[in-house]
Amino acid sequence: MDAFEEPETTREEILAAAYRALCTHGYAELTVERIGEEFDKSVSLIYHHYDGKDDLLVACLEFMLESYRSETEAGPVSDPREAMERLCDRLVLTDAPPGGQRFVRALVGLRGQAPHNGAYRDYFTRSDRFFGDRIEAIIEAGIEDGSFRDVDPERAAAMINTVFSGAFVRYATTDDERWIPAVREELRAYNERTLYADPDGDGT
Amino acid sequence: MDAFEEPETTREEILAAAYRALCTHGYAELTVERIGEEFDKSVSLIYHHYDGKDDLLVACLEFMLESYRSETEAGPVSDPREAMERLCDRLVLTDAPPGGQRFVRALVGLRGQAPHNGAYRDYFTRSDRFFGDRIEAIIEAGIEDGSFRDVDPERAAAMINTVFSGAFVRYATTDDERWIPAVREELRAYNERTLYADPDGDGT
DNA sequence: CGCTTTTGATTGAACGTTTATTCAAAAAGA
DNA sequence: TCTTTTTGAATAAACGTTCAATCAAAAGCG
Repeated sequence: MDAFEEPETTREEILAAAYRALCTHGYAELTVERIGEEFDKSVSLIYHHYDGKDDLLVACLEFMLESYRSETEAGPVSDPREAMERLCDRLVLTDAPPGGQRFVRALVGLRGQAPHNGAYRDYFTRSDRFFGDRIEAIIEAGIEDGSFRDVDPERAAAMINTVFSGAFVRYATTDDERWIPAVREELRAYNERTLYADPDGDGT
Repeated sequence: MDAFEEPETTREEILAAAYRALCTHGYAELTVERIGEEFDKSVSLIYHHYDGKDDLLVACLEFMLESYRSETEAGPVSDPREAMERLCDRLVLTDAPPGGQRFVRALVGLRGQAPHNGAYRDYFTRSDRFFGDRIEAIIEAGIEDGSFRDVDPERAAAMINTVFSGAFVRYATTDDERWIPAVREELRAYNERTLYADPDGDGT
């Protein structure tokens, strides 16, 4: 995550340290001390800046989401079809970035806290909604400019978003990988068959 | 889970206690002591029967999967279309059983351990494969008897299985529920459009 | 059948480690 | 000097696990 490259305040240094420790150890083996190891200054300083471990980690998630948002926000979608394809490629792991596995694993570990922790659940509710809205916006733009069929954007977006979540979880919690190309191809086919307008057709 | 209703050995009593404690407290707040509270006999007896907490919980998962397997195995699929619909209804939470939310939350909490724990990862690899195979078998049966189109069973099964995983995770880690009917409808539409054969058609 | 030995189930108490968090005080900066 | 930042040590609780001891039943044996 390049958002952590040049921390400008101590608070940001701590976020970056938390991110690094998270990727190195995964959530379950993440201790405040290990975060401290990735951090120049002392462990107890963390408590001066954040209320505690969970508070810090939620802040870290939030920071990442915010970075992604500002990295990728480009106002109106100019080429919906390409936007959809890029998003699918990015989120169904066609081109896993280096160290991506570690990150996805950590993320899923964090998500595993959400069932019994309201703060995490709030975050993932928001982040799910964020990605859902992104997908929906692409579909709406596609319908508008005629490159997509006249589907229900909310419905299709919900489906695609669910596929994303599922792919992440399976990727992080499974030693199997045979399903990955299958899902990728099938999702592509789904887009072709139900989202993209027939080039020669009437949209039915 | 009715499989735990009549435990016949001490080992099974312990599994049942673990299941109850899991549903009551969720994974993250699950301690061996709390399992003991759901169990007639003493805490340390657990260690006589299982190697430790994780060993017990994996055994518990395995027991549940095995129960599901024997509950539902019905040899060859007689009505593929109905089988697919029942599976989707069951796994995309149309009819959430009472207490189902608690159980799904616990399950997702456990799944969150898999990224950094080989035993859990092994289990979820196997269980994913189990459900994948089930779905694939239904599709194959449908193609065979002409009620489904001639799709690639592995590809379609991978997609549907990923939707299931995603739905579980979103259900357990989110306070939003608007997406649920949307996914349900869209999955149904996916089945209609790409799996089921045209009643009047030639399968293209 | 009686007697002894062995085995497995069961218990309660205790141990030792890990971990998040706090706090008083030093250092730095304005 | 007053405020903010930073530190190292201390705290206190939680938790998984171990262990020595008890007990009942089964097995072996004469």
